[in-house]
Amino acid sequence: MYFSDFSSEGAMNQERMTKISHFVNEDAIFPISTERSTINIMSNSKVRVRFAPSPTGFLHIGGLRTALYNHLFAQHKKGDFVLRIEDTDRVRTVEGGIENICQSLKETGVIPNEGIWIDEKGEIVERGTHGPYLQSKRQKRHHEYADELIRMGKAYPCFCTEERLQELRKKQQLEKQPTGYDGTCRNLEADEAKKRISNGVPHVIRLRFPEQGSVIIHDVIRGKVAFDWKEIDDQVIIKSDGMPTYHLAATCDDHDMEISHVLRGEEWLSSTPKHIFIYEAFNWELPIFVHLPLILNPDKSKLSKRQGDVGVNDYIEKGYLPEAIINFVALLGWNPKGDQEIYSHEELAELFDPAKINKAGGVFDTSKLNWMNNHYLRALSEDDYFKKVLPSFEGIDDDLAFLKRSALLVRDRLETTVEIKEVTAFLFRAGFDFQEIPLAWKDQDADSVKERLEAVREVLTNMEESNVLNIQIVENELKNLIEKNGWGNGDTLWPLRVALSGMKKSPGPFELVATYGKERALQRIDSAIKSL
RNA sequence: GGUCCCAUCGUCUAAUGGUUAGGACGCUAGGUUUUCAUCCUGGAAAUAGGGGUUCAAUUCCCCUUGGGACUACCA
Repeated sequence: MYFSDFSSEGAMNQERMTKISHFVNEDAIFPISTERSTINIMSNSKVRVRFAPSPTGFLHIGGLRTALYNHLFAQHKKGDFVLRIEDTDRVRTVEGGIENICQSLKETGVIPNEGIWIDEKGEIVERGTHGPYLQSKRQKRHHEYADELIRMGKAYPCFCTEERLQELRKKQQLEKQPTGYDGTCRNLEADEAKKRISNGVPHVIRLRFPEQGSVIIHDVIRGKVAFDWKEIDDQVIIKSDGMPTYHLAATCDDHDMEISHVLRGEEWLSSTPKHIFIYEAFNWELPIFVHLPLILNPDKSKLSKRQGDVGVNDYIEKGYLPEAIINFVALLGWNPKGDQEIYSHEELAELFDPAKINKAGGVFDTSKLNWMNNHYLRALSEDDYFKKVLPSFEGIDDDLAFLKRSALLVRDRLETTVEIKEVTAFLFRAGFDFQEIPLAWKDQDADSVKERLEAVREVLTNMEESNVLNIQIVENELKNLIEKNGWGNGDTLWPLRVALSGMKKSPGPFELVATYGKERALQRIDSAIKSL
C-alpha cells in the first residue's frame, strides 16, 4: 500500500480502510431523509498530491515549502504532483499571480507534472487528464455538488445579509461570546426557500453540520485531532456571486482529481472537519491529511510581508541560488536525521518522509541561508558562476577577462550574487585617497614604503603578462624579492596591498596583482608612489 | 472570548525511559596570515515551570505558563 511507510500510525491505515463513521448517531442528527450518494471511488494505489495556491499574491517562502514537500513526496513515491490554481476569490486575485507562482516554482525546480503550468513563451497552459485545473473553470461541477448536498439535506440556502451577519458578529465579540452564525435560515421551510430564490433574493449555500457529536481527524503529523460539531459554524460553500468557497471547491476538486494525500499548511487543520463532512456526505474515501507546521516571522507569528521579504522572487532577485533556497526551505520543518546539512534536490526526494515532519513551527531566519548560499556559490563551476554573477557587472568595464578575474577574486566571500558589484567596486575605481588609508605599515616611514613599492614595480615590470596573471608565480617572485633584501612581509606586502585596494581590509596582494594584470597593477602602484 | 495546535542552545534541529543532551548557522577566543575573508583548534549557549508514573523522565501522563493558527459570502 502506498501509505504503508507512514510508520507513525499503523492503526490509522486500518481505520482508513474500514472507514469509520465520524458521526455519532447519524440518523438523529440528519432528520431530513435523503438517499446517500454512493459515488465511491476505487482505492487509488497511486500517490497523487497537489499544490493549490490562490493567485492572491506572489509565491512566498511558505508556499514554496508546501509545494516542495508535495513535490518531494510525489518524487519519493513516483506519484503525480498536480498544480491547481484556486482562483475563486475574484476580488483578491492579483494580476500576474499565476505567472509568478509558476515562474517561481520553475526557477526553484519544483516542477509539477500535471495541471497548470507556464510554457517557454510565458503562456499559462494546462496539462493532464483531470482538468480543468483552474478552479474557476470547474464552477459547474461545484454547483452540481452543492445541489446534491442540498438534496441530501446536508446543505441549505441562506438568505441572511452580510450586514446582519457582521452586526451579529460585532455584538458577539462585544459580549465576549463565541462568534458564529446563528442558524436563522437553517430550518427554513423548503417551499419558503424556493419562493425566495425564484423571487431573486440573494443567497448563499451553507453546510448543515451536525448539532452534536464530534469528528476525528487523522493527521500524519499530529495524530488524532478531535473537534466537536457544535463548535463549528455552518460553512458557506457557495457565495452569493455563485462562486464556491475554498471548502467546497478544494474538497470536490481533490476528490475529482483523485488526490491521495493532502499536504497543506497547518492553518487548514481547524477547517478540516468541514472537508471531512463533505467527503462523508458523498461517501468518498478520505485522503490522508498532512498538516504542515507553519513558517514563522522572527516574532513567531505566521510568516508575512511587513517583517522582511517573503517572496520567492525577492530571494531570486537578491542573488540566492535555487539550490540553496530549496536546501534551506526543505530543512525548515523536516530533517532526515543525521548531521548532514547540504542536500541536493534528488537527495531530499530520496529521503523525504512526511512522518518525520516536525510539529512545531519554524522561524525563517536568513543567516543560515546566507551561509548555505555561499556554500553553493563556491560549489559552482566557473562557467556557471560567471553566468550568475557577470550580469551584475553590466556597464562597469569592457575587459571581460578582467571582469572574470574580479569575480573569481571575491567568490569565496560572497553571500549573494548581487553583492558582487559592491564588493568589487574598488577594483574599478579611478584612484584611491592615500591620505585616508595609510600606505605605511605600522610606524613605517615614507621612504621605506617608497623603496618597497618601487622594488615591487621593477619586479612586475620585468615579468611576462601571463606570469603576472598567475597568483603563485607572483607570490614566488615577490617573496624572493623580500627575502633577497632582508625585508619583512608586513612592510612590503601591506603597502602593496593598500596601493592596490585602497582599503585597510581587502583580498591579499598576490591575488590582487593577478586580478589586475600587469598594466593595471603598475598604474595603481605608480599612483601610490606619487602620493608619497 | 471560543476551538484547536505547539514547546530542546538566539535560530534550524538530533537523541534516548539510563547520554558529558549531539550537529549546523550565528556569536566568541586562539592559531595560520601583511589586513580581511577562508582554513584549523577551542568556548559560551537549550530540554519553560510544577506535579505525577517509574529504580530512573528531557522523553510518558496531568496542570500551569508561554507562543501560534483558526474563528469571513479570503484562501
